Amino acid sequence: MDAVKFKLHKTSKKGKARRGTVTTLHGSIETPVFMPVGTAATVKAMKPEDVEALGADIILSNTYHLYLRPGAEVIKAAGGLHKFMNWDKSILTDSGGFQVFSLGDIRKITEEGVEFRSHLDGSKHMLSPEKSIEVQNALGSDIIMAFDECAPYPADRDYVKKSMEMTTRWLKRCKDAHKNIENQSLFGIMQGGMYNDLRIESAKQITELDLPGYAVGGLSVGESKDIMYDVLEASVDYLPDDKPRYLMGVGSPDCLFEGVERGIDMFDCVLPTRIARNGTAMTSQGSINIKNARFEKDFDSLDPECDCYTCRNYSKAYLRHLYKSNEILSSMLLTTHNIRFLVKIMEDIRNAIDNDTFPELKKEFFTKYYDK
RNA sequence: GGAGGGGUUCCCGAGUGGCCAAAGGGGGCAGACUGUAAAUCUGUUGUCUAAGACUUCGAAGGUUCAAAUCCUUCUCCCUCCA
Repeated sequence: MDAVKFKLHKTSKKGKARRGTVTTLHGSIETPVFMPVGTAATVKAMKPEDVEALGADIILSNTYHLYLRPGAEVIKAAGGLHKFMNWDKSILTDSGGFQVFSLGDIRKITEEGVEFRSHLDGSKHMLSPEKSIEVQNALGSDIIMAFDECAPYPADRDYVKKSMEMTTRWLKRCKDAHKNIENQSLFGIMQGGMYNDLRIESAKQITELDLPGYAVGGLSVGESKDIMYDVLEASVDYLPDDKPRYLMGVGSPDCLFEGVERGIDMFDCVLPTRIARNGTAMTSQGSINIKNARFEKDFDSLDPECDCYTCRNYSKAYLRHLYKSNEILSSMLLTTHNIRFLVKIMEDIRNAIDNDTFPELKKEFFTKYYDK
């Protein structure tokens, strides 16, 4: 019996937008959902209770980072990741697969796995499907991700095909290595770069393993949005209806709408938290850079439509001051806003799907939203 | 009163004859960021009719083909001695 269950409530009459519920041992998650990222067992600049108050039911954490520091044995000794970081709701851990991509020059890929040089001290480490699952089992996250290779973009077809096939072989090893199925569920990851036929092939291969959920990986790695949408359009249908579909690493507001429209249920992204720390706020009109001189005496809130703590209490002029003064509160308030902004978008999207008004909501959103 | 050191572009500060509109910081302005090597990174920062030209290194003179750099005077600041 899988620890993580998915119930599909409805699919839009027009388009493929879906409403569902993912259930883990730490609660239920209404989908489509956006999952804030807390790589190092913390959503940067936020207290867990604040993240929860924003309406987040699940967050992401990272195997590679926690394996290096503090180490899986520390977290296991602490009683698991939930307890360690004081987050009682659901957690999804990425496998370290993305670091295969992002740590490009300090890692080596072989069939066995990936040899990393620690970004912390340069020491050598081997992450394999078995090792990644072993660490994730020790962490005790609700959803654990397969160890995959996230191929770079652009990459030639031959490379992507071999990489995708290896990811499938790795997935089988992950499944075999996964020892805690009664508490944690393993999601497989589709690869295949920007080649639609390879995507479809990948989807067919991974779904044969009958896993409790599937992700679309290897997107948003530098390709244009149009290409990403096209790949989703072509491949998502090959993932089973009755399992959650998770688009990894995507989280700009416009992409959330486009992803939902193409049948995606789950998203995660560092974007809202990272750009918050770098002085950018997401708003219904598009993102704004709080550093800009034009906000010096702008005493309005970031977004008049936002209900978050930051927007209820602080002006753009004050937030600009905090950022320019290098104050910690700047990161806290902007992160609060950006997470709430995305969580709220997903709430609106869910309501719209329930009411069969998703196309209208999307249209309304894009009449206001300005994407650079 | 005597001896010495110094005033550089918004700020600090390098530069001691041409390669100097002038290093490097800071600050300012702008941009990037999508399964977090990120509270990070990048660009830009004298003026203009922007190719090029013009003005600028405390002030004024001078030497030189050429001066932020050398000389003279003035001025302001700092340190030490009395």
